[in-house]
Amino acid sequence: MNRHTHRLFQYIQSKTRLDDSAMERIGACFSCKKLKRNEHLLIEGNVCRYNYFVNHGCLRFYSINEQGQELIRYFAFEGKFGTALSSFIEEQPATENIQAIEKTEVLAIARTDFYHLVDTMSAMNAIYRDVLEMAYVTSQQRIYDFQGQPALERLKWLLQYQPNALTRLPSKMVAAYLGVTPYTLSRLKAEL
Amino acid sequence: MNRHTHRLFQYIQSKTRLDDSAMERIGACFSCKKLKRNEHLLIEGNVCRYNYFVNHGCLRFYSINEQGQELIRYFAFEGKFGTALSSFIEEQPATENIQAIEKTEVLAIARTDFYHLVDTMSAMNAIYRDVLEMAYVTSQQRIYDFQGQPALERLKWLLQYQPNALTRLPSKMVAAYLGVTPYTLSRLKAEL
DNA sequence: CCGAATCGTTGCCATAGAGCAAGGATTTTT
DNA sequence: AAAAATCCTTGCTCTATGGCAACGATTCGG
Repeated sequence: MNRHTHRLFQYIQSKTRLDDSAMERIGACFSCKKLKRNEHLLIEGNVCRYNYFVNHGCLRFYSINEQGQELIRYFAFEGKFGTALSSFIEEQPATENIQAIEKTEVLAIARTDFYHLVDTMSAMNAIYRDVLEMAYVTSQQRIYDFQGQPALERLKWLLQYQPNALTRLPSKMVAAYLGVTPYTLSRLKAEL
Repeated sequence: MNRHTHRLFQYIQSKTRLDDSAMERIGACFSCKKLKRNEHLLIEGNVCRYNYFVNHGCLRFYSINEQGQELIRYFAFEGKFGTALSSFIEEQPATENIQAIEKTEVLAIARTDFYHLVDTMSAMNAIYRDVLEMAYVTSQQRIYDFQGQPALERLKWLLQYQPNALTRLPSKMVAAYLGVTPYTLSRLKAEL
C-alpha cells in the first residue's frame, strides 16, 4: 500500500479523467524514495532505470564538461517528472547526473512498467505525449530565449519563468543553469 | 495520386513495418508543396496548421527578438519533420517563422489528419512518440553542448554534428544558429 | 555550539565577442 | 553582361564576462 501518491494523482487528474481502479493500477507501479540533501539518484555512467516524479523537494539534472564545469539543464520541482531520458529509453549509460538539492521525496517508476502503462492505457499514452510535446516546446523556447541574450536578460528570464529557482536554489546552481560564472551572477544580481 | 512520398515511406519503413494499404492511407494525408528559395511556409502571428516533412531542400525555423536579431533554432534538411510545434498543437498564433533556404519540396499534413493517424494507428503513435523523444533529447543535448562553451567550440560542434550546415547554408544563418554575429563567425572560420 | 568548510561578494585585470565602417567578393536582377 | 544588391571579410574600438585573490557571511558536522 502506497500513501504517497496524492500529488501524482492530482497531476494525472489535471490532465485526464480516470476511474479509481485505473488510478490504483498506475499508483501500484510507483515506489516512493526519500533522498537527503545532495544525495544522488543517478551518477553518470550508470543506466537510468526509472522515471521520477517529485513529491516534494527538488532535483537537478547536470553534467560535467571537459573543462570540469558543471552544467545544469533542468530543475525538477515538486509536481514535475524528470529522468535522464536518452539513457532511460535506450538503456544505455547516462551522460548526466541527477541529484537532490534539498531533502526530497520522489516516486519512481521502472522503464518496463512505464512503457507498459503507456502502451496499454490510452490515457497514459495521451499524458506522455503531452508531457513530451510540452517538454520539447519549452526546451526550444529556452534555446530561443537564451540565444544571443546577455546574461542579465537571461537572469530576468529566469526571474519571470522560474521565480522559485532564485529563492530556493544556491546561487552557484542558478549560475550553472544560466551559463555564467558565480562571479558574474553575483554582480548581475546587484544590478536588478 | 501522389508520387512524391518515396522518401517519406522510406522514413516510416525505417522505424516500423507497415503493409501497403496502411502506407497508402498515410500517404493520402500528405500533400506536396514546392517552395522557391526564401519563400515562407509560416509567418509569425499565423497559426501553423501543418506538420512538414522535407523531401528535398532545407527549412529554417527562426524568430526575431526585441533587438531585431534573427535567431534560428532548427534547420530541417531532407528526410526531417518540422513544424512550429506549440502553434500546431494549440492552434495559437506562432511566435516563429518557417522559411525555405533553398528551393525546397515538402509534404504537408494537416493537424487533424496528423492526430487522427496518431490516435488510430499504433505504428504512427509509436513513430510520433519516438520523434518527440529524440527531438527532446537532442534539444537538451544542444543546451548542454552550448552552455558555457566559447563560440569556437560551438562551431566545432556544428562541424561535427551537422557538417551539412556549414557547406549548404549562408554564413549569416550559421551565425544566427550558433548565437554569434556574422563578424565573429567569419573570424572564427579563419581559426579552424 | 564551535571550528571548519563552503559559499557569496567585490576589486582588479585579462579576454572573447560585439559593433561600426569600409573594401572586396559573390549573387541576383535586368 | 552590366548594374544592383547582398554577403563576407577585416581593422579598430568598446563592452560584457571570465578568472584570480581576498574577505566576510553562511552553513555543516561533530
